[in-house]
Amino acid sequence: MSDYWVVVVICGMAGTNASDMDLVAEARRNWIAGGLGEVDAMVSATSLARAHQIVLGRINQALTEFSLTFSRYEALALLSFARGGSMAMARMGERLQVHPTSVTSTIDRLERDGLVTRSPHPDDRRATLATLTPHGRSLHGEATKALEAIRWGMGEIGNEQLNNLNQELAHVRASGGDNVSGSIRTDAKGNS
Amino acid sequence: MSDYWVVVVICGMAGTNASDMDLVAEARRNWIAGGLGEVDAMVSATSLARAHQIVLGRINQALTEFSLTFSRYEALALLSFARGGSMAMARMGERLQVHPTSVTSTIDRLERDGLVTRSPHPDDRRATLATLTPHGRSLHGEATKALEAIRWGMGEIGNEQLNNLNQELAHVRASGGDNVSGSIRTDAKGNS
DNA sequence: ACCCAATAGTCGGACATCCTACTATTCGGT
DNA sequence: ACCGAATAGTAGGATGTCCGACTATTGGGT
Repeated sequence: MSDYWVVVVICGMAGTNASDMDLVAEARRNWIAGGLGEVDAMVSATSLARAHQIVLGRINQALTEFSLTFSRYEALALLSFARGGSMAMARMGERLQVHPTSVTSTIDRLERDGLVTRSPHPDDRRATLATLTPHGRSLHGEATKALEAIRWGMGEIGNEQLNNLNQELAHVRASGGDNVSGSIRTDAKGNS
Repeated sequence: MSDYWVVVVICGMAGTNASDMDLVAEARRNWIAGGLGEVDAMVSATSLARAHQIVLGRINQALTEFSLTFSRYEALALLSFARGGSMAMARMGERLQVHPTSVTSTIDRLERDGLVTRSPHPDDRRATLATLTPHGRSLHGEATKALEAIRWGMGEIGNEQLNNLNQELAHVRASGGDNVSGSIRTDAKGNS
């Protein structure tokens, strides 16, 4: 496994601009040079963070046109799939996997922009229902088209390869306790 | 459109707690039901965000013991590999791929905690050098051990599988303009 | 030599996220 | 029927990230 990387070391980084080098491979190099362990895991975490940064950056870029962020878009999307376009805030937090205070903050901004309204829950006076406004629903539709147009920030990666990526990420999610029963490929070919 | 929901309910989501279902697969289901496109890309972006959240969450958890965050840890690691343990802030921003103001913010906190010191650059009076203190260097060493102990948040995933993941993530990074020449496997077996 | 563009760092503002603490409400067990 | 535990939402505070604007310095072209 490890000899795949030797070539790069020989190539030398001296005088190379940061924007011109493989920063993740550079991290791997430094790690090995420092005699540190768990290099593959370190590279995975680094790569994951960088890939996330790239994809989220492109998504948020595409959403600025609608004065939205990915967080707020996700909330709109969730509501758009809910019956009546409304859902209790606590349930939104569960689905979006964020802290209750993050839901408060997100709904605050969506409400400020007229995309969502708060109303008391009819059956539980502790709870608050967030409901999509007509404007919120139409904006979600337009934003969705924009995200499809940029393929959700996944660049020119083909669907076949995206499925491979999803499989690998499902293992990570599974290791974190997520239920991935609906995401793991069960055919014999499973590439990992 | 709306009658598609009947199917979903029948599929067995009714009464199911959010923490018990595959949220990414659920998103895929909703997307297909809504007749939307680029489903694979959407699932990839969603999975990537979730995996990132899980891994970063574990990493930051392991670092709380040292009063560090992953951002600050990354800055310490970068400095620990630099000659003399010091580097101009602008170069740190390039390597860490963050905005210059984020470097200012990170160094502010590291300096406040006595892990780093600021000093004027000897050759360029515009620039500021961030230099690791002895305490900063030793704390970085301890934090690194802690991160290795939790395998950088990658759970029990084997190295073979981590390499597969890295390959897939390298494609994403490449699509974002990153140089991944040091990360792409060049042997015939290339799994994607 | 001088002026203007590029570069380095910081400040203020906007967001997203988490945590702790607090109030209001609901629900289960005695 | 009542009391304590659990739940829903919010307020305040810390951190990280970005952007635009601003100051200081450097460097290239005329």
